[in-house]
This record gives sequence, C-alpha cells and structure tokens, in this order.
Amino acid sequence: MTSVEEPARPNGRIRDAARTRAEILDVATQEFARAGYDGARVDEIAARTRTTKRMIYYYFGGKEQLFTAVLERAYGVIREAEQELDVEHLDPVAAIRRLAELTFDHHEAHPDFIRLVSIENIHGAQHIAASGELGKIGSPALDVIRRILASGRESGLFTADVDAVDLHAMISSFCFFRVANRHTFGALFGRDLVDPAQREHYRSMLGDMVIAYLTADRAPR
Amino acid sequence: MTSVEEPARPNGRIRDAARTRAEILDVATQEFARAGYDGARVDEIAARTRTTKRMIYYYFGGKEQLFTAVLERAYGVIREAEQELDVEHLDPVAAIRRLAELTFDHHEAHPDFIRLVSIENIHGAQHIAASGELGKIGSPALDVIRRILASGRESGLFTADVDAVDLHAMISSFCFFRVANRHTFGALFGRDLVDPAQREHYRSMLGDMVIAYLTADRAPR
DNA sequence: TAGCTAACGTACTAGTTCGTACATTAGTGA
DNA sequence: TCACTAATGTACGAACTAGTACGTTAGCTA
Repeated sequence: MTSVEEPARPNGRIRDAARTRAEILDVATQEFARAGYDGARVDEIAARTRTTKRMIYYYFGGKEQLFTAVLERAYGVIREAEQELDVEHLDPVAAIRRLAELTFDHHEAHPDFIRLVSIENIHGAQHIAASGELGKIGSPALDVIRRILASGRESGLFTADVDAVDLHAMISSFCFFRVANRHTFGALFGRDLVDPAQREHYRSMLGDMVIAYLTADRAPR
Repeated sequence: MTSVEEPARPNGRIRDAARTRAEILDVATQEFARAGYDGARVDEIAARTRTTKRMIYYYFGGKEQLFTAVLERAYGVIREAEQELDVEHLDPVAAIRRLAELTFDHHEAHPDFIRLVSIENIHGAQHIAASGELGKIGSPALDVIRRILASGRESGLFTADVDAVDLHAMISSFCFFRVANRHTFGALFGRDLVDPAQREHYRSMLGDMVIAYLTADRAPR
C-alpha cells in the first residue's frame, strides 16, 4: 500500500509535503483498520508518524476527511490491481476461474482494505457518498466479467444468463466473508478460514462454485 | 428481538429487574448496531431507556460487558431460529435449497445482527472470546447441513464430498455480504442488493448456486 | 542573499464520555 | 409492621480527544 521508505537524510526538520502526506495516510490506514472509525485516535496516528497532529489537520482538514482520503487511496489500489487483469486470452471457463482466483488473492493480501470497507458499511457508506472521487468510477473487473460472460454465452459454455454485477457480488461475497468474518467464524466454529493450509482448498472451492453455477443446466428444483 | 412492552402500571418508580435489563439490552442493541462499539454512547443508551445510566453499570458492569451481553442475546436469537429448522423431510436437493433460503431470510430480517457481527469482527471477536457462553455451543444449522449432505451423498444426488462447515460458510457469505456490504456496494455499483424488487432474484440465485455446486460433476477445469 | 510562503511544531482548550460516590425507595420476609 | 436489601436516581469528576491559536523555519525564487 505505497508505504514510505526511510529517508537517507540526516535528522532535523526536513520538508517534504508528499512524504508527510503519504506517511500520514499509511499510518491512518493501519489505525482506522485496527480500531474502526470512532475507535481510531487522531493523536495515535500523529504519534506513529514523524510529524505532528497539526499536519493531519493541515493536509486533510479533520478526522472525517482523513478517513475519506484513506478510503480513496485503498479503493485506488484495488482499481489499479484490477486494471492488470489479463485473463481474456483464456477460454471463458478458465478466464472466470482465474478472475475468481485473483479476486480471492487480492482479498487475502489486503485485510486492511477489507476492514476499511466493513467500517465504511457500518457508517452507511457516508464517506464514499461525500467523496466526489469515489462516486461512480465503477470497477475495471466488472468490464472484464461482462466480456467473459458474453463470450461464454456465445460459445454455449455458460448456460445461465447471468448479470455481471451479480456474478461480481457472488465472487466478492465469498472472498470478503472469508477475511472479514474470520474472527467470529473461527471463534464459533473452530475453523480459521484464512489458515494457510486451507488456502488452496478454499481457492478452488470458490472457482468450482462459480463454474458450477455458470455451467449448470439449471434444472433441479 | 424480545422487545419490551409498555407496562400498564401508573407512573412513579416501578421495580422490575427483568424488564429494566431487557430494555437496556434492546436499546443497546440498536445503538451499538447504529454506531459501532466505540461510536455507541452509554449516555445515549441510557437516555433512550426508562431508566438511567447507573442501571447499565448496575446490571452489566460496563460498556464492554454490555456489548458482550448484546452479542450473546443476538446469537441466542439466531440459534433459536435454527432450532426451528424443519427441512429434513424433504429430499436432499430441496432440503439444501430450503435451508439456504431460510438463511437468506434470516439475514435479511436481522440487519442489526449482521452489523453487530461485523463490529465484533473489527474487534477481533474479543467479546466472544471473553464470553464463556458464546464459546463453543456450535450451530444447530450445522447439524442439519451435516445430515442433509450425508443423505445426499448416499443417494448419489450430490457428487462432491463437501464439508458441512464449508457449505455453511458458502451460504452465509452470500447472505451476509448482501446485507453487510449493501451500502458500499450500492454506492460503487449503483445497485441496491437489498432492493425488495430484487429479493426473489437473489434468493433463487443463492439456491441455484449452492445446488449447482453440490450436483456438479466437477470436471471442467 | 533577502524575503516570502509552504510546511512544520508546541501548547492549549472546549467539550465529551465513561464511570462512580452517595442518596433514596420499593417491595419482601420475619 | 418493621427492617433489610435489591433496585433505582442524582450529581459529579477524571480522563480523554478532536480540534486550534500562535509561533517557527526550511528552502525556493527574484
């Protein structure tokens, strides 16, 4: 998540607006993800930075806007990753499976992002709503899904007339739940969904599920 | 959620430990679900009760224990509902579909519970861990799933050797995500997953997915 | 190199928030 | 009916927390 390197410069007051801003965002991301919006402490964020609380207000205006900025950057990272998607050279079945796996991997690799999204949902997505930037940029993954689905339908591999947004929701559900609800699920069922030993199992389970859904003859009722 | 009725008694100080306790729990459930653990205000909970803040500390000890009590009751409600499950007279395919639908319905009917679970996950399930009661009671639904899966395998209807906990996770993922991430998903993709007009669509989509997964020949790779 | 401003630091405050000390009373059992 | 205790109410305090007033300086530019 674009973390900030140590400067090779000597100590003393150094001025670097970009670095200061980025460092605040890094630490704020961790702190908000750790404790939730209200649980996060502006003083704590400042303390874990090489700068002071004053700078948080200087650059971001307040706690609320800081959280919005954190969200904006986190969603930006996802969007970048989705733009790297390169699965359309595969046949539709393999492409969808690969897409599901990459979604799976990305969720696993970014638990902080998952937590931020959970937190934002607790607050009714009010920060997304307040952010012009996050409004309606859509997701590159969605376009990829749309194209794969179309080609799968054409070639007759996919039986169902499935909507791209719905399929995206289905894939995300599984990936998100596994990371977001890891703790309660583990406490209640004694099973760690993010156990590395089970990783491959759940990864293929997701792919199997999605492919089965798309290729089923939709008869048994 | 066991809400408290108005008493037919006249005004003036009335003593009813059970009622006071239950009323605090009711209001606390709403307040925690509304604002998260740290966002919730003890004073606000007290204000919306016919009693005072003093009683919260008298009965529960503190904010932390109050939240734990709220969780305990919320999970209790779910467990009761799961004990009502009556699907095993159906054939395995219909039984699983029905179970999925009931899970779907229950999630939709209890958004506050979903929010509480999200909140508890943000805090690493520490309250569940601290609660003796919530430790390892397991879920009645899990036993039902186990039996249906066994009977489905025997009769040859289900191809896959699927684990009950895994299937439970799969079903819960979809139901949970739909409610919990409603706000961010809606803001980003312009689609309300909990739109009543789409309810039947998503409900059957879940059933189709689960049945497809369980009856697939698991060949296409 | 002088001066200007973006970038930064210190110290403080106003308001909030969890929690409690202390006083009171309803209802029960002897 | 009296006394005792569980249940309740009031008023307050200590600690925290977001935010700010005010002063300082690095580094660029003319």
